[in-house]
Amino acid sequence: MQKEVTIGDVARESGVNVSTVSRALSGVYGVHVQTRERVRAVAERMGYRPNRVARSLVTGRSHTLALIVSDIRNPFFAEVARGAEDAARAGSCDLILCNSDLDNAKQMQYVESLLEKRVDGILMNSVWALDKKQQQRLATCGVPIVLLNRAAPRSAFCTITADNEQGGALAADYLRSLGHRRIAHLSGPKRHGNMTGRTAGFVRALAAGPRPITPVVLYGSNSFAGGIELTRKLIAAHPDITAIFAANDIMAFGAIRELIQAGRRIPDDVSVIGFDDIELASVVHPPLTTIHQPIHEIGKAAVEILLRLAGGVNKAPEHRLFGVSLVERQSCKRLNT
Amino acid sequence: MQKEVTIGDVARESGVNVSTVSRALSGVYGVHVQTRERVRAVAERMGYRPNRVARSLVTGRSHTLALIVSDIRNPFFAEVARGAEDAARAGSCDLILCNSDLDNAKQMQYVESLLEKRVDGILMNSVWALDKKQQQRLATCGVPIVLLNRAAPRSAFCTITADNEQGGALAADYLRSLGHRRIAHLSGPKRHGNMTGRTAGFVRALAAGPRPITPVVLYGSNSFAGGIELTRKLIAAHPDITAIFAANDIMAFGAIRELIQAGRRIPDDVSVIGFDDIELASVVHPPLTTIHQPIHEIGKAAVEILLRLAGGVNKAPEHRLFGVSLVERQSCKRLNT
DNA sequence: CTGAAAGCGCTAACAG
DNA sequence: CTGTTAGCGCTTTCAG
Repeated sequence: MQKEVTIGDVARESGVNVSTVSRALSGVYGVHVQTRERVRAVAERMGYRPNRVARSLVTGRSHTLALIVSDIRNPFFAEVARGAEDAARAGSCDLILCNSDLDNAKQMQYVESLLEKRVDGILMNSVWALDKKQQQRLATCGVPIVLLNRAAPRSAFCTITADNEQGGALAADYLRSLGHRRIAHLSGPKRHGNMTGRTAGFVRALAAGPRPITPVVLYGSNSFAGGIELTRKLIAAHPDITAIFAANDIMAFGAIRELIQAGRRIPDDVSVIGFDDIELASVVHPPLTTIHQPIHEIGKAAVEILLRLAGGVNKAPEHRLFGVSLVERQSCKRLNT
Repeated sequence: MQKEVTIGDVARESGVNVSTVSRALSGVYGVHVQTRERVRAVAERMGYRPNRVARSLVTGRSHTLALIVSDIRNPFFAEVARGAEDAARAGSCDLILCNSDLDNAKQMQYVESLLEKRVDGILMNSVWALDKKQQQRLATCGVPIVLLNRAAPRSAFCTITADNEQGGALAADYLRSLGHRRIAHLSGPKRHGNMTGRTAGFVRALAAGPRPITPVVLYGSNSFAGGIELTRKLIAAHPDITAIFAANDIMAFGAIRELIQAGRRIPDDVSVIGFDDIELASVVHPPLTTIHQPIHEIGKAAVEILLRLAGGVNKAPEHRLFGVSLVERQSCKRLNT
């Protein structure tokens, strides 16, 4: 690493004091236009690059945000990350990416490390219900945190999520309207806020109305592999199922894959509906009927809140709930009577 | 932001000098076991968190790496990012994520910003051929850079890629072996190193041998949408094509989608082969035959090189070429004669 | 083994 | 408008 040009070098070279250089380059008022231009020219010529580490040390702001997701390979989180990065960039911040693998301890390790780096804010889906101590730690860490799932009612965190319950209910009503009555639901890990919200909305909606239905509910990993595994179990235990609601699209992909493997046709033998509406939902065969949520928007909005919080604006925890909608494609079919 | 506990506070509280605290906490030798334990206890009790910004300022290492990809939503890059993050974490570094959108200027802006933040290394796919000035800037910026594509022969950068040419050749030989002779290739943007490597290998292999074939080659966006668009054009201009090699899997997805839309069956009417072997390749219908490359490995290896470079080990630009292989699934079929 | 002191590069009062 | 002077919190010689 060759020696960097510092603000002192620029000052010496332009015959002014470092503070003048600082002001000239920061674009703050209070500098003669002439000197400012001269300083800028010199800085340019010398290839001066301000050292943001030094700046951060004195200002206390690092202009860095962090996003902790369970796994960036999940297309849902990739889209969230993209929305978040776009917003971060717009706010001239960088985004550190962390993969928690749904591991509480690992997640907290990341948080501690990020706090030491003095990030200006953290965006995370606190995947498992954190214990009291951990929640306490997050709440009092002094750095703004926005959660991508519903938090405990009176928690101190801002949250931003899709309306999972409503989405679950939409799926339920849709399957019921198609005449299905032997229905299964593939959920994620128990205690996973978003997954369980979908499950709750789904079960509640099926239980409501004149002819209540009780679905078979299976819990497992909210991944492609999880979808496969749960579907295998499902077929073994309940071969007469006619419709499946998967808690997210990649689980639905897994379910479809396993169903086809087992010789079932979709949607002729079994209807499948997902949740998320990731880009690839329209790619699989058949195109997946699913619950749409504005993923990119969610990442973007979350960072915008973070930025506002980091600006020290207000403190009242804000909760945004994005609307969802049913996207009808070709993976569900009216039940043959 | 409540006031942070500093090393000075810990020093005062434990009745020693800051330098002793520093040594005690850094685990460096040269501290009496007793004092070290005492200091540690005090630090623990006070909830002391070292300020890494300050540390970085003096040590000159930020323990932060950056990854610039065109778009994290591309499952290929998500997997690269995961591999990179895993390796970064293993080396106790954080990873900043940037999306260049295949935009040269945007990419250079990121680089400048990252340099100001004094990242320890940058991992990027310099998507378009950079101009001389930009290459020069990167080569002399003083920060290790590893490229995810082949660079100019005598360039100063480390590169780590899959064997694109070989992959293209594998696809060519495979399609030819199935009896196809009217073959199309959907490539990415011209000048995109990896894409064009695949194209070159493909075209060359088809041109070789006793009965040379000249494929129809179309250039476009290396995305799902790009695959759709190119396929639409292809069908219009060359309706008699029997096989398509897409330069990556998501383009292949787009192609399949468009072919089905146009009433073609796969693989009965048209065979499709992709490149990358992303996880979802096995999910689409029919499961995609594709060229496998070790994506996670590539991200991981790239960061490991970066880490070694950041450690100031050696300077000789290293070039790693990962082997590829053909994964036969169900999207290609022997041509009916 | 430990303390004192000198910065890392920059910003931010405070004078002038 | 510009220079002086303190630090930000930490590591790292250099003495003792």
